[in-house]
Amino acid sequence: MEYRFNEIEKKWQDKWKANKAYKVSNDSAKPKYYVLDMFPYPSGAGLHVGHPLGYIASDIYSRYKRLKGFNVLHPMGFDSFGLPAEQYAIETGQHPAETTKNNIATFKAQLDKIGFCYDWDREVRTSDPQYYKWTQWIFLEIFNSYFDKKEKKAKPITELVKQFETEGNPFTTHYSSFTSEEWKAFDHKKKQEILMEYRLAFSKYGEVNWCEVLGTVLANDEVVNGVSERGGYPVVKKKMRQWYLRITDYADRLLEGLEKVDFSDSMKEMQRNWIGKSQGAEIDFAIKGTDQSLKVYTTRPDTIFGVDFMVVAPELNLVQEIKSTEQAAAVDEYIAYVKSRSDVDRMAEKKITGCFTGAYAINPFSQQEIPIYISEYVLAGYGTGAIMAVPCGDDRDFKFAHHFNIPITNIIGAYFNGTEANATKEAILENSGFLNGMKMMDASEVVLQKLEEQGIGKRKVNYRMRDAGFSRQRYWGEPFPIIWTDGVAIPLDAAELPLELPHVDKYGPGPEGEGPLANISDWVNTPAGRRETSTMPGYAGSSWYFLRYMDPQNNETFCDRKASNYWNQVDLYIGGTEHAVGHLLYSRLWTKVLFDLGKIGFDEPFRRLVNQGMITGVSEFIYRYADDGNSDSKFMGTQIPYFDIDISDLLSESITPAAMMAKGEGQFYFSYDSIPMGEENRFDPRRVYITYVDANKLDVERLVKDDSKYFKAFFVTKEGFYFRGKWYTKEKDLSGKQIFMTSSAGEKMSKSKLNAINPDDLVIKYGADTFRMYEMFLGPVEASKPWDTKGIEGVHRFLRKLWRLFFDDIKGKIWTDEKATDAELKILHRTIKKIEEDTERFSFNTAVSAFMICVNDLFDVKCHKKEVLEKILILLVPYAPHIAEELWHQLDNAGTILDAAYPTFDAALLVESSKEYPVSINGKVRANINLALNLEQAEVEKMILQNEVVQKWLEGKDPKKIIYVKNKMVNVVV
RNA sequence: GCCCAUGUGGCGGAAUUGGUAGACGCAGCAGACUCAAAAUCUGCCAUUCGCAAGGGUGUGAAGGUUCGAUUCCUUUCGUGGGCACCA
Repeated sequence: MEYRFNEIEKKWQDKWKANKAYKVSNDSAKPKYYVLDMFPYPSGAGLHVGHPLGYIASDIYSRYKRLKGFNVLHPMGFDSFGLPAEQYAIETGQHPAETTKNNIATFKAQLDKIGFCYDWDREVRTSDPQYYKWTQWIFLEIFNSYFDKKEKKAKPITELVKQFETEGNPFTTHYSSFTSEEWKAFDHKKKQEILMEYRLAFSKYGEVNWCEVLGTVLANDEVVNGVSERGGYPVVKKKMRQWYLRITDYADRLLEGLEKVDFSDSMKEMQRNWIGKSQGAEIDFAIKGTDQSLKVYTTRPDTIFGVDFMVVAPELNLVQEIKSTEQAAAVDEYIAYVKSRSDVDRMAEKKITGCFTGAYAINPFSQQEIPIYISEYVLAGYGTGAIMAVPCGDDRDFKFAHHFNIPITNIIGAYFNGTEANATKEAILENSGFLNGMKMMDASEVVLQKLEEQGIGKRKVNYRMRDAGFSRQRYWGEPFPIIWTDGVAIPLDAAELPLELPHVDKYGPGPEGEGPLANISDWVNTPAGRRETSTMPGYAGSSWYFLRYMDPQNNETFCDRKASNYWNQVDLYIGGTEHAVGHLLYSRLWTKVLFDLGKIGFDEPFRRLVNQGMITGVSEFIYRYADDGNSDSKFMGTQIPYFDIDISDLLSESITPAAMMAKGEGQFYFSYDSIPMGEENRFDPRRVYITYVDANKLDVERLVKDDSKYFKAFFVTKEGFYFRGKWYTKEKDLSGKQIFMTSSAGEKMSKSKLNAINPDDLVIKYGADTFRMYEMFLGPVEASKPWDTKGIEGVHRFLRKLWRLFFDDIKGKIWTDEKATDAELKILHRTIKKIEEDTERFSFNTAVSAFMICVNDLFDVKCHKKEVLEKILILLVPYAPHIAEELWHQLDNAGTILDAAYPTFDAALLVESSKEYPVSINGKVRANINLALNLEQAEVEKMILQNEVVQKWLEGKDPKKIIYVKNKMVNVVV
């Protein structure tokens, strides 16, 4: 009986589906365990082998936990709102709802073939109105909340209104203070304007990242190096009314929360960097000749005597007030220059620019006059938008001082060499008035106290993180449940949700940068006012999806409190690092808000996060001869470029290279090994679909047959060339077939790079079980590694070998009911121990290897006993569920193996009485000696010294010392 | 520039707490079975000296701690990722 994996896998997948084997109940006596994958965006490209890596890991762990007696929630869904579907709609006219539906169907079919244990009844799709109803609902909850700075938590905005009515404004942080009487006297619009300053989801005019090509604004983390993350289009700053989430209020809680979760250090570090907390001081410098002052932010108050100039962001209004008449023209000119520069320009060339304002600040301690400059290197949006420049300690300040010939005060003595700034905190201060002789680290505190005493400065914590932009001028996203009336945002009533996306025929932008929804006038204009035409960004739906899985069909609430109390936090979350500062931060924020408002009982969504590494692909390149056809035309005759063949008598005149190139038709592709040295830059590397390449050998015939764009191409090898179905050699022989070489390079796997490997093909060829195990066998889940399809044979051989423990091709059934020997039990229990340990610590690659060792060992002892084999099968369920279930039934077992009792490891079976000790002389292993494990030092020494090899190395001398580590080794020091 | 990872055979990787470096697999080589192929099985497989026995070297590099270092420390180089005029 053969291992017919295709039949077996189909059979069990159907049975499991029919029996609802993966149905998960919210009501169970078992302990719960929640395993979550980052749900995919269903792109049109389908899955490649890189995607399922994390899904397989989580599936293994889920199935393992289930065997161990847990009620395991392991759901899957789709993050189905987003830009690509809309871009595709613009290009093809297909409605995003349609393409999304089709793409999801493809994804589900691909996933199901790999045999995941998802409860599809819990599937969520963020673009489903029954889902985004609750996204909108949560948005309204956030909109109707404010952050109480004293209690550091979100509260309903109604409580703030109550406070305003009774006490007036208790804070001055967001808005100027007022009394309760004043509040009551404000009209509705004024009140709403004030409340908008406090809402956790709020709207304001702000500078946003505007991407003209995409026709939308982008969040900070969606902009990379001044261009859009998706598509790489230029991004400029633009003032627009936008929605934001007040994530900055949660900066501290988001930082503190990191202490409570099990994320990798690098992941935590990325989030900390993004939040960018810094401790420092705000200091007021009087401005000479005015009653104004200049407020700067610094993290180094200890350097205050080293301040040689001030720099203010050009955008600040203060600049206009303080500029001197002589400098006014220069200042305005500079500001105009700064405005003309985009972010991309700024990043591309970081040159030192700036302009003196003509104004001076006064150092409060030394009374020295300090010139005030403006420069684009100071950002308006961070701190106070102004800095005190200390050129001896800050690199940028030093370069600026150097460029403008500003004299530098050295306060750090020998630490400053005059040619480079030194940001040390160790130096003993000089030229620093009352700080002289003090260590910099200690001086900060002294300065801070003095500043506070004199009322000219205070301690201040700053964050690099900005409030998160929450609106997009797009169609394919959640509509905001907001109607604008007389400039006031009126939320829809919860009963009116979901506010469904209206159908549109065109996806072009609306007037004045608005989204496509602005074009549908009968949707936009309602009796109550004008609807908000932006939609929510991609991260809205994904910020809370893990809650919906707990209670996916509930029409009464986003997630029943009983369900969220039962399932609680996600115990294990698996996904890529690319969401470090986007999705993960936003879902942590939403969870905290929902917790503060009492909607759920925990304030961190993910207890443990594992980042799967990226599987890189291997791209194959062929080289196109890139002649511009102009001056250097020595190759334009009847010869192939760089090649000594006159082909005029091989091919007819009408298809000579010259004729073809003149018509812009013929292309020359060169085999990698035939590219002339030193001429590489005349060749244009082109990716070629990897299925045409085997070990750098290109199957030219198939490529040309399949892809018409190569039909008129010449493929030049060292010996000759291929053209229109025939090989030609230098000797004008038409028979010889030649080798066309590609070159290869590893890079990210993707369909567009033509290096994607489709899991479907592998599942058909080797089966899902082989595929799952091989993905794990590649290496540690968290490491990035290259894909190499060849290795899959090894894993497949292992499964076939396992099968042959049960069945022989000729004899058929060979498993028996005989009692297992001690040696066999030893193999079994060693494996139980190893698999359990490895699975627990996510070391799936070594677990696969342990299975191989086990099967090899069982083969060596010819063990075909059910007693041993059925236990192995249970261990194998998480990794290769189909073959495990099939063989389980072949062993005449009843019921499904998915819920079998996990074997327990019996340590007694592995106890040894003696061990082969490696004996080393001076740390180098020279011999192996079998010793009883219960020996003491003295006995061991005696036995070691009798050993021939040891005696030889001792050369008659006495050993200095003998180190004996029980159960490890013996080391003789000579 | 700053921060975080990481570096082991031809390749993917193993060595969990400082204790026999290279498990397991791929590729390769030699052989068995076969008319042949596939499948399967056996052996070899870091490097170097040696017929062999046996020895030298070896975990990016250089030092250090230790009886003993892939593992800990210092310096340095390479690769990958994150942040980046954030004062």
